[in-house]
Amino acid sequence: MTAADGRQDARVDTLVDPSLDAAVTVVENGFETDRLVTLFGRCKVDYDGRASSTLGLGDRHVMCKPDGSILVHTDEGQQPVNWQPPGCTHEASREEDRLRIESERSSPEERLTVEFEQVSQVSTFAVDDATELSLDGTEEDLRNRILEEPDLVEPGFTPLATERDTAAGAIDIFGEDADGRTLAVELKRKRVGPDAVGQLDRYVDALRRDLHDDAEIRGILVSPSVTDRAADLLERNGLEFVSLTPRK
Amino acid sequence: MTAADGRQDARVDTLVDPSLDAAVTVVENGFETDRLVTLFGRCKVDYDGRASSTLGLGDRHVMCKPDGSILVHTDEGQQPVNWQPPGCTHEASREEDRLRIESERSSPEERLTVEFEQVSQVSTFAVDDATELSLDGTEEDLRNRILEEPDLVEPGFTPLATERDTAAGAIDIFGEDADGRTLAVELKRKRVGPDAVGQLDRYVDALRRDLHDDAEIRGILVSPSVTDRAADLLERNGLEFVSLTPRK
DNA sequence: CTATTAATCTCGAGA
DNA sequence: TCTCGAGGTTAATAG
Repeated sequence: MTAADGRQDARVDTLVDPSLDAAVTVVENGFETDRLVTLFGRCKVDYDGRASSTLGLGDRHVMCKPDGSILVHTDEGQQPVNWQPPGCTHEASREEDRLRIESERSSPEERLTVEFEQVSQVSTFAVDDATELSLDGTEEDLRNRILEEPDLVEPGFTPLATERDTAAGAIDIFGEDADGRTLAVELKRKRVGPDAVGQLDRYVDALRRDLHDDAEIRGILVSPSVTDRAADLLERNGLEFVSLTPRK
Repeated sequence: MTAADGRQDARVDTLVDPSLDAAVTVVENGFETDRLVTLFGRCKVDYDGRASSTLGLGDRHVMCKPDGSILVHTDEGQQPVNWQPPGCTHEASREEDRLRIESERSSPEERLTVEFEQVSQVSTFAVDDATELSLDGTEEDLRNRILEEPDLVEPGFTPLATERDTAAGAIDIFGEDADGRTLAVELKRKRVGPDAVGQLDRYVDALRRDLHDDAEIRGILVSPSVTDRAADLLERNGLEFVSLTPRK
């Protein structure tokens, strides 16, 4: 039931409690044929790159993807305990009585090494997935909601541009109020802290310098709500807030 | 080789191309005995909660952890295409000719549903892992490096407190320079953008108001480097920068 | 629970 | 490549 048996075209190729040589063969074949490869067993993990870490012996689940990413999972946590991003090159090798998986990339230089003392299962999967995720409730939904009904920000608001560039970055919605004053609108899909206020403040500042006219420029933060500190900071910087969610 | 065969104590329990009933049995038994459960096959995924999403038919790898988290992976990307955080309750059921995995939690109300049209493999694993990850190269390492050798910030720098509270949040290192002036140091383990400068600026502002004396207060950002926009913002706000990494 | 910040954040867009 | 900002960010920590 391994690649050596000529079944490399099967959607699934699995060995339970394999010999080391058989495991290496299946993993290498999986890498070569762009399959999703998983291993489970007792292993140590070392990482060195942007930071460095060590993880002693324990049972973990390792997933190597054909795009070059690798994920090491324990039995808890949503996040992998160790990982490597897409674009790495994987290698499997037998080192005496251990199976070693190495994943490497450059810029930045990063290396992950998993050394299995015992392999309980090896699998490779042929993945056929053309479908893309469709997500809503995003910041884009909030923007569309406002562009369809600008009065939600305030009566008389007229959007003139989205992603308008300034020296400090792009303003989500740029426009005019009912009195013709310039309006910079910063959108956040959920409750925000002081960071978002700082962002809006930098945009309004940049606008004032870019336009170097003395016309009043208003900055409005649109989000479901703000924290107390964010409210303070809005107040102190003469910025405004409108409560709005991305949906309905 | 399933739980029904009395092998539920084996470290690995795997079925390839199982019948739906057998798959449901293995998965349910895995949930009940706190094992790590994985499935691979053709499925649809729906999520509704903080946002909502749909994912059409395709091959995916699903991992259910005994802590209540669930991860749905495609063949690309380091991140799962769908997931649920720890603390959810999982259920497996047969719905006509499909296998359904449901994961739910409250506060916030969130639900993930995976519906398998075809199951190519089911596995459950007994995970024994007492080891914890040891990581370095973090912001804490940078702080320790400076506390051991304050002159790295500048000759004569004297740290007086860490995490000193202000109205705007905690200052990483609070101290005095050689001339007795108050110094607020903000630490970042890697290259930073304008957000970190905004943070430091808020702290220095808050300090000036908290101490309401006219003594000069200096703000110093310590990180490996800064972006151009961050450098501009430092300059405009009268803040300083010292280049330092967490390591060596 | 809320609030705040770090992260080997990841990811995608844009220059 | 770097930079910048979004994210169902997640995770840890404090209150």
